[in-house]
Amino acid sequence: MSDITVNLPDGSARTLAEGASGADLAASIGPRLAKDAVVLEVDGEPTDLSAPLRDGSTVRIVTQKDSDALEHLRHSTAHVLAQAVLELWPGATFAGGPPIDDGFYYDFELPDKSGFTDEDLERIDAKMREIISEDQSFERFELPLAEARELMADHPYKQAYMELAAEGDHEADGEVGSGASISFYRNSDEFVDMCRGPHVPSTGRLKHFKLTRHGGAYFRGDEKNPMLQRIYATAWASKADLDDHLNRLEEAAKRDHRKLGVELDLFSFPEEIGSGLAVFHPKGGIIRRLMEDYSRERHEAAGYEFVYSPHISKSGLFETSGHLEWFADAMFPPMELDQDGSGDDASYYLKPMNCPFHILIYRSHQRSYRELPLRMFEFGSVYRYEKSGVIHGLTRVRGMTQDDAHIFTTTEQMGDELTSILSFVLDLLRDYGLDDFYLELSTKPTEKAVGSDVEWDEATATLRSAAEAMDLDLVMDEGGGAFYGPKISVQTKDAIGRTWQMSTIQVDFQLPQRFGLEYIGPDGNRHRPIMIHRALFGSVERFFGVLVEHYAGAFPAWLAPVQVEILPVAQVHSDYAHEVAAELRGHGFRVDVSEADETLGKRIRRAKGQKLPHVLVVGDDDVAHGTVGVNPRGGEVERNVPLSGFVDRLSGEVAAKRKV
RNA sequence: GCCCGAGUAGCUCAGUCGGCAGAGCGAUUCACUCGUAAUGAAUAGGUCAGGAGUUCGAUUCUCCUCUCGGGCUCCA
Repeated sequence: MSDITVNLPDGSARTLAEGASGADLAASIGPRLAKDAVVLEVDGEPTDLSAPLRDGSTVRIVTQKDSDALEHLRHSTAHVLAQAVLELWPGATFAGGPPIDDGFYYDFELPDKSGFTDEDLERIDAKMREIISEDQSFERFELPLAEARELMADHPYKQAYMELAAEGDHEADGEVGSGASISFYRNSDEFVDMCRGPHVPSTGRLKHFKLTRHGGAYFRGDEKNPMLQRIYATAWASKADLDDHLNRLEEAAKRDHRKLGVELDLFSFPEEIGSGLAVFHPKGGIIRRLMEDYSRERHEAAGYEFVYSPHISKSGLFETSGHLEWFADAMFPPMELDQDGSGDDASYYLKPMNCPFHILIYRSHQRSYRELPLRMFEFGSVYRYEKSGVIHGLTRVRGMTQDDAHIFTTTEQMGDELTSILSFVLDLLRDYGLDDFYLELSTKPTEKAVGSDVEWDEATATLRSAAEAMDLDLVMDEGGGAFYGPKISVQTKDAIGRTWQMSTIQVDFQLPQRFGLEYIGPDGNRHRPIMIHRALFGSVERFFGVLVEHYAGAFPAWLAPVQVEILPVAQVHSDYAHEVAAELRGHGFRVDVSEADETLGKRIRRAKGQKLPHVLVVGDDDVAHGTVGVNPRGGEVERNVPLSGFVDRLSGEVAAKRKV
């Protein structure tokens, strides 16, 4: 028997007997490696450990420590999930089950088209652990299409994937493998799944998983397709990693702005008003006003002019803008005022966007190139009839206020203007405490779009070069643009690494055409301006919600609704407490006094629960010396601090706000 | 909009296999006057989300509506 030689990533080579597998290779290097090996990468292709090695190939052994091992662990655990469900529900069928960030899912259709319950997840979990304890091996085999169809005769969704693959649709690659034959993995007499692979050698490798959620999901994500039942799960290489992940989820749940909104008395969604319509309570109102005030200040400094527009408009405006043609699904139905037929056009709509109004301001008189770029800013409240199932706290509502601006420029100015807008946006977001960004470029939608490809290409190219100048990661979102133009969105990561879509910047050639906008150029001729739409917060509501979660409710001093709470030790110290309060208010601070009719410990506990920046305790010593006891959020208690010293400290914190 | 699940006091939740509605926290009042994360007592607080049906009787069973939660789709 002849030998084969394979190359290893460190440049060395290793000689093995012909027919040796990756597992043999790992074993020849060391027992520890053999134990930790998950899959192989042969000439860059993920491959099963059990596959025979080719002479001359370059082989990397992927172990549990490698980041790319996780997707294989998860994908393999998904198979075990499918096996468990098909065993527990005879007659059930299954569709796809890919690895995703932090886990995997699998889609099923149960015999009576019913859904899973929480109790079902426990049963499935138990069955999966049974399968894992049996340490079943994943055995790969391949079949020609006809035989593959026969094997999956009872599973129409698997057959659908085969059809897609046969048509050359790469979406199905992960399910069927790519190539002339279809690959399968068998891990018991009862269970075979169609799959590209590779998989871990056996189910015994898959201990650290947890089923997390279940819900409906359309087959291939298309609402025209049947709804399947999806189970989400997470899986990790070690128990410690799994626990870390579960702890992160718990931490995220504690930061949930809907929960904190109630606890900190910031906002609510009264049922009487309607779904997705928020009211801000006084404390939330302070934060919101400060956010808005600072934004106004910065916009004014950046050359924006402030405008105002009404919440409703006659239908003709939205016919001209194209909203009724392209956006009507997301608009509230019209108010019909002309019931007796005596008036003129009397259908009024709540506005879903501010742009048509700003355009009318532009068009109110003839414009000169000397006025451009003309930047109009408004905190404009808009209303969108979002589908009932998508409403979510403050991040997805039906009534919102956009920090909306429309900039009218010449073609020549557009590139510079886009660059300066992006810098402005990122700079301002940093002032609110967010500093981890990437950009997303959304291109022409395949169905709902106005304008020619040439215009779209030009606008997209301009946006792209502005984005590339920012020195941030740029990812593509094909077909994700608005109906009137492409957009850049700024994606922001919060304190615990979650991504939020915030600001959007859109180039628009369409609306200036539709409204016939013009300016007189230096040549004395009429020209068409280009319009840039941009919102920095996205919506004030969403940004508010994101900040609540980013700060976990512990707002920095400049935004905190109450910056200082003063606690007299006993009632005799109450007058002094109020003197201190008056002094601090005189410096512009937001201060409460909590009287001594409850124990000090209880008042401190309550103030801490409200996540205030500072709690001041004042007693005999302080009355005598004009000092305060300072108990800062997240810091050590300090006694006998002169009041003036505390004023300086807090002033510094507030002034430094913007770089918290 | 679609698939599942849930709505009991301001909040967090028990409970009723159909027979006068419960706790803790919070609120109010009283007592206590306290130096850094829960003092004690008393009182108030609910059309058990809303509507219809079944029943001698419905918070409980059935249906519809609304709202919320987890997903899908969509999105600032």
